[in-house]
Amino acid sequence: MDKEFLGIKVVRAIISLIATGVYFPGQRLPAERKLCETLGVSRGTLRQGLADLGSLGVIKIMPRSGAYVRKYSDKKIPGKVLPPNFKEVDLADIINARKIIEIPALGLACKNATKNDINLLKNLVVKMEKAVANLPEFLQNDMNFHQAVVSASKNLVLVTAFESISEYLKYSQVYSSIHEGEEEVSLDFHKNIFESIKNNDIKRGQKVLGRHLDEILVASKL
Amino acid sequence: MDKEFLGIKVVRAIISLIATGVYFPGQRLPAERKLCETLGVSRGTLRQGLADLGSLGVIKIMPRSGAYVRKYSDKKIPGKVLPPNFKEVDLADIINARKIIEIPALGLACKNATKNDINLLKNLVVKMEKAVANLPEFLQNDMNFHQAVVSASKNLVLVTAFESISEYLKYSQVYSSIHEGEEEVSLDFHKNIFESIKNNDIKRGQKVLGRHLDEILVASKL
DNA sequence: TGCTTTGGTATATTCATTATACCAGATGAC
DNA sequence: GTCATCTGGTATAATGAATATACCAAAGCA
Repeated sequence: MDKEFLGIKVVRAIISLIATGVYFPGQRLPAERKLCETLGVSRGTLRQGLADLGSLGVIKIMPRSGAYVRKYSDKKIPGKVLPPNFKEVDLADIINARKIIEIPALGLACKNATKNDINLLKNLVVKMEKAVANLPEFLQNDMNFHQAVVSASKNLVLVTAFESISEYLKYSQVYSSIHEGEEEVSLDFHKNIFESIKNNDIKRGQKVLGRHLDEILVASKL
Repeated sequence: MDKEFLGIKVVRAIISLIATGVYFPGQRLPAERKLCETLGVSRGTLRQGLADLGSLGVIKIMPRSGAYVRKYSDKKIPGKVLPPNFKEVDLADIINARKIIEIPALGLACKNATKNDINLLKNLVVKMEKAVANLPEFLQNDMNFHQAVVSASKNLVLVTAFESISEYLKYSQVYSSIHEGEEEVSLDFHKNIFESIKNNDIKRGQKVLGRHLDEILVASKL
């Protein structure tokens, strides 16, 4: 029975925050005393996590100044800091799995989405539109949109499955680089998907979603 | 940041072992000194987990005799002992999600299965055949078979997704009751699915698998 | 009868985590 | 410039989960 240290959870939480664009490369993380309050751990534990992140090359700690998110390091993240059940995978596998899950989920979403779901999706599209010049924010909303589509399917098991693999997206740092400069195109896709759900046009939605995911795969090969 | 006690992990591990049929109702669990060695925790921690299981009504602890698996309790398992991200779901949602994931996975498995995978599947079918009169063992092999099919797809992301939802199966105690007396039929399904993968007959395999999962759903409604 | 195994219990130890406090350098308002 | 305040760096005592160990009493068995 493996006992997990809290420090590792801190490492994961911060990596996740960086990967989703909440904290971006070059930015300074909040002060330790703030961070440990936010994450709900003591300063000692937090500092242990930060030290690990430092030796992983994810952040650079500057004495009496702060911890700064590094521009990409291609150091591999060792297994123990990855979430349990996390393995090394191909981006193609990720996209493929997303297609397998998201396309049927979209079908269910067309049938089961409530007004609330539609509103949420609409808001997310608007947010993406506003954040079109702000990559980290754009990506986060992109992520949230796909999550919201799966949620709208009302199948909680599917939601669980999708959540478990969306971790892969967060951790695969490729993710943020493949969209650089493609925000407008991506925005259009999401608008289309939203309209399909709203108008209950399953076939169109699934077609667009499939193409959207294929685009990501193609873009990653450039 | 929620700190999880080891005791809870013990509770989950044992519930999981019971739900998968390794330990069945009425049976005595191994002696504490054996169990804590098996699970890799100290006896104190194990006893704490066992005490929790006792108050949950899952086992009954008899002084100087042992801990016995209870025949069904319909007490709800409280949220904190369920794995993180676990919610209450319909069996229909579980089956639906399985179809969404397993059927495409079977398609990939037909293409990508190695000789090893085929052998593993064959062995599992043989084991099921031998265990046709032993429900717990039969169910465990059933579970392993489906897991092996998804693994044979060679898409680790899909494997992760499937693992995350197979927890639902273990915990939904319905699972073991719906197969009672249906072992022969179920065995036939699995033989068919195995043959399809072996002969690279995607269409037949997917058809059979779909029907197999539908049967489970129908049976659960009786 | 006597040995072994069982769960029940107590205790000292280890160690992750918390809660404090204080330091020294950097920063910013005045 | 000065001073209050912020920063990360560090030390230390207290807390509590988990371990390791030992012993007890009842049950089972040869």
